[in-house]
Amino acid sequence: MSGGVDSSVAAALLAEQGHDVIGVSMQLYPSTPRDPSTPNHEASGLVIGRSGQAAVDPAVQKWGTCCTIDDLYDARRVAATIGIPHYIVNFESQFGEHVISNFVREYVSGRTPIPCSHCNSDLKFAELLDRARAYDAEQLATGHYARIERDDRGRYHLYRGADNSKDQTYFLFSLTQEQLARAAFPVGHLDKDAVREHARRLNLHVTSKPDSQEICFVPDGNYAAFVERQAPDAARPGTIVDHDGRVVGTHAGVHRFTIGQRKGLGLSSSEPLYVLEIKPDAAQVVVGSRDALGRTRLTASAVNWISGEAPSEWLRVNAQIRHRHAAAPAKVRSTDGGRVELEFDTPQTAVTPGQAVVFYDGDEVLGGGWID
RNA sequence: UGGGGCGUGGCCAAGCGGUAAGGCGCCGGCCUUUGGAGCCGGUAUUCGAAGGUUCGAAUCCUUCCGCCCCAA
Repeated sequence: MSGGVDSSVAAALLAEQGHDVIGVSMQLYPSTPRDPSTPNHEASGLVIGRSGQAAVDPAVQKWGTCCTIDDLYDARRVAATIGIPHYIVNFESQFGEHVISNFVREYVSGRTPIPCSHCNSDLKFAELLDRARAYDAEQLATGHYARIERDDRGRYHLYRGADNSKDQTYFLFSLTQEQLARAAFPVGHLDKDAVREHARRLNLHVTSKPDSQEICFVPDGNYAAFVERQAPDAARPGTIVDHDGRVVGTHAGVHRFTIGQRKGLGLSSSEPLYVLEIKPDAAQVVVGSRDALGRTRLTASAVNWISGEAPSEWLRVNAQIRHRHAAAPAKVRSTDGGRVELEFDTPQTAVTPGQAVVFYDGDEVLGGGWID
């Protein structure tokens, strides 16, 4: 239970259906409870880092949009409303170890990470699932907009949420048969309006709580500053060059850029310039016009096939390369070592190393991997 | 003190007689469980300054101011 509407309704619906439900929330950062007497009353967020893993400037007071101490209070209050027990599990060290360290490492190496995916695969459906077992829970339910179905042969299939506009399967591509067998997504067959309607009907006080967004652990959305705090050596200045290698500017570190980025380049030209390529070894950022951003081919690593079996031949799929990207027709085939090569029918804008490529057949998620 | 060029919003910059493009940046908003992108709206009564020509000038003329380049 994150304290948001979706997981709250998920828990409430299961309880209403008569299941024996235990509410569990993950505490991801050391927390500082809201204290009205504190002059800086905005310091109601969580402070990462006092205890080691993620040292963050405590002066930054506005924290993320999920998993803050206030969200934990919301979760607790919802659990009370539903009438279920509620536990908070401390995952600070795991979160720092899996999610934050990966986040920092990726940016420093010129790639663009997806912390949400790692949070799902390395925490929720790993550590939290284990913890659920300790509570004697048969299944782990979350508020994800995704659907799981089991076929005649006992195989699990993952589908986009019924509300395609809220679908979250892009962040769930790494789930395995074992994980799917123990997972449940009670709101996956609902659309957002229906979920809020349930929340209202069930008198959950989070009914009108805004949807979460942006990276939950980065204050102010200033992830570059966050990375620099975590890895001071990352701020290695370099040059910005154009397609022909001419130096057109300088920058304060490759971690500040991602493929397709337009803002923050600090350059002037007659047309918008976009980041085309990042060369971490040379500390170089290549920029150019938008039409140079299209790419047809990509390879990916650490590929997961949800069925458990990688296809042996070229397979037609719709491939999605970022959240909110309209999956585009492509063919994909396995190569060595859990890797894959993929070719789009038409060029896609800003294929970005570190992001995930997820394969779909209609609404079904076939699998996905990390773009090289 | 011979020759040439340039001064347009915070920055880059188009326009070269008909009533201030565009980009960057910035400010709002939309979108969004990653980043980026995208979309909508806002951001110069004014074109180094002062005169003049004209129905009308950033655009033509004059002078001045400030930069830059090439020759000696």
